[in-house]
Amino acid sequence: MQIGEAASTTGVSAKMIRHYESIGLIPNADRRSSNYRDYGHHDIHRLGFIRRARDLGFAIEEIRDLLRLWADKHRSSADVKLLAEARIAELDGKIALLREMRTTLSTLCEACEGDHRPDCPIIDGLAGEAPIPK
Amino acid sequence: MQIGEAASTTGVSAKMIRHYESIGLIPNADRRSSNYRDYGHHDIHRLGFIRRARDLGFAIEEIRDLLRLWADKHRSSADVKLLAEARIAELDGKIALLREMRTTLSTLCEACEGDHRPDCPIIDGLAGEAPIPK
DNA sequence: TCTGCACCTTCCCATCATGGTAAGGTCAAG
DNA sequence: CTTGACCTTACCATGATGGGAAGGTGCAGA
Repeated sequence: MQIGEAASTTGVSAKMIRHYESIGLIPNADRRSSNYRDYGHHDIHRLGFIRRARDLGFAIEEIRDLLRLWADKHRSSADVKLLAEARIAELDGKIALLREMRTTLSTLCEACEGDHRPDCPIIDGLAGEAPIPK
Repeated sequence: MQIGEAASTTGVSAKMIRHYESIGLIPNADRRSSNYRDYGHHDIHRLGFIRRARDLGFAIEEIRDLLRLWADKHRSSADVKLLAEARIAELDGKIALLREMRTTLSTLCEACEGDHRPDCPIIDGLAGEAPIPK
């Protein structure tokens, strides 16, 4: 299977497949006589794993760890769970930050008339002329 | 006021102040005879505005728009509100995405024993051997 | 056989906001 | 006159991804 088909099969772009190879996240692909990369079931499976991990927001280096655990028959599920829980904590932090921004912004928005006049609590808040609600 | 003091006063790093100048987000700073940048009240105010907008997650180009509106005595508050509402919509999208990741991950985590054994629904889910719950 | 098209290859550059570092200039206090 | 804290510019790095150029490969149809 050529890289294009591997890409459309797994949802990982050809560009990224080459990149993952270059950083050693996946082993160097087999080459045909044409020098085209050639992918088999095993590679496709691995790329699918990577895509699902990316979809859950794992960083490349975390995925490297996950791949190692996947391959390790003697792994402890506790080790996997630790990685997942760390990821959850990270997500919680980001969500909290974004929610705080959202709350502040919507408070400012609600106070703004949104008409043709220049008076605007949003601008005032940004300008530091009015306290920005926490 | 030198750039270091402007930085600590406004919470914008000296590095970023220079950067903002280089991309035209703020005008070229006055220079002393030493060639050191010199900042006054007006500049500090502007930098504070920028920092607050950044804290709310506005991108640089959006901040450029906000600064223009701030300076425009004939602005319509509706224009400001539009920008803020667009930002809120963007935040909502990101929050929804992160929440979905979090839900999936915590479902997988709950199913995982987290002990010394290798069996792990998290790994299985990533490997595509078990359906990842939506 | 030639041609065209779709695919592949490598290499370099761009994003976005931010930080790091190096090599060197300025200035005030000791 | 030295020391140390500040400043200057210039270049490189991050993380994950995409864009594009310049050129090779392979197949199908005229």
